[in-house]
Amino acid sequence: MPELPEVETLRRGVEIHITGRQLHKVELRRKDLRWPIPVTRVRKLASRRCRLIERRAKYLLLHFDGVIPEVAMIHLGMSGRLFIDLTPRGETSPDWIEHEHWRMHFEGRLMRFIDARRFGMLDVTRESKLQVHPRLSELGPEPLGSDFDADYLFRVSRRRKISIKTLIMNAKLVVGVGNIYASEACFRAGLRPRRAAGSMNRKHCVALVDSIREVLSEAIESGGTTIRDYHGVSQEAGYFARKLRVYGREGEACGSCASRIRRVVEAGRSSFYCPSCQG
DNA sequence: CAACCCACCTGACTGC
DNA sequence: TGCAGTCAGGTGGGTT
Repeated sequence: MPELPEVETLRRGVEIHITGRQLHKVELRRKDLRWPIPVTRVRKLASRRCRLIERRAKYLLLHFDGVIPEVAMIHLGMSGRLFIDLTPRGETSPDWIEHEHWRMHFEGRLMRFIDARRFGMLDVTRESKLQVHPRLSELGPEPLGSDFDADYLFRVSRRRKISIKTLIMNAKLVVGVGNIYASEACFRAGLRPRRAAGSMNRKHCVALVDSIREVLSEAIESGGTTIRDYHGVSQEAGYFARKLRVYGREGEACGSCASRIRRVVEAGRSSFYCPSCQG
């Protein structure tokens, strides 16, 4: 599923199509994904106008106008997709496809959510209570924001025995870094993914923060990474996959030194690294 | 508190 | 061809 660059790419696509448009109708085919969907609250968004689309971590936040403004929170889990169709006047809606769970009909646009594994989420909350929503309130800083810097990473990694990769994938410490970009950031920083987080010095933290910011920014520029499920709102693929240096490249030659890239499994997730570039 | 494991769910792919 | 096993971009909850 999408990590931060994929969700940010989606946000930009959704923003172009949906901002300023009125929501006419919501259709729900089931009342739960990972969590229950607040069916009544979602339906009551109808007739409101979408004013703003934000991203926080891997959540898309659609802000709706009203006397009491509300926010639709969307998470794609591992396999979620969000598509937007143009719906010219008089044209009928397309048939529902397999695993399509809900639709939002905006003026001239149809937003469709498809998620085979159903690890995704759809919730609605008052805008004034967004900050205290249980899924958002515990999240760490945005990796591309100014709160995330080497001093911060150094501080939160002290005396931590978990691996560097596990540390940077912990959303309480920093959000948006998933399994692909965690390996890529470790490679760029020259750090082995399984090295103990607490063993990093300040210089390592500078390198790692820079690497995380760099790889996420470059991936956003490329429209994200398409390996299997991920596509943009117009179903276009992201093309960062070809720029991955280690992820999914077990046995291939490292682009920097030609050593064979290795894969290790930690907590059921694969990590990839170059044994000679990453000390 | 930190670290670790597992579950949630379906589909794609591999090897026998 | 069939079937079992493995893996997949997330993340919350339970246990040690």
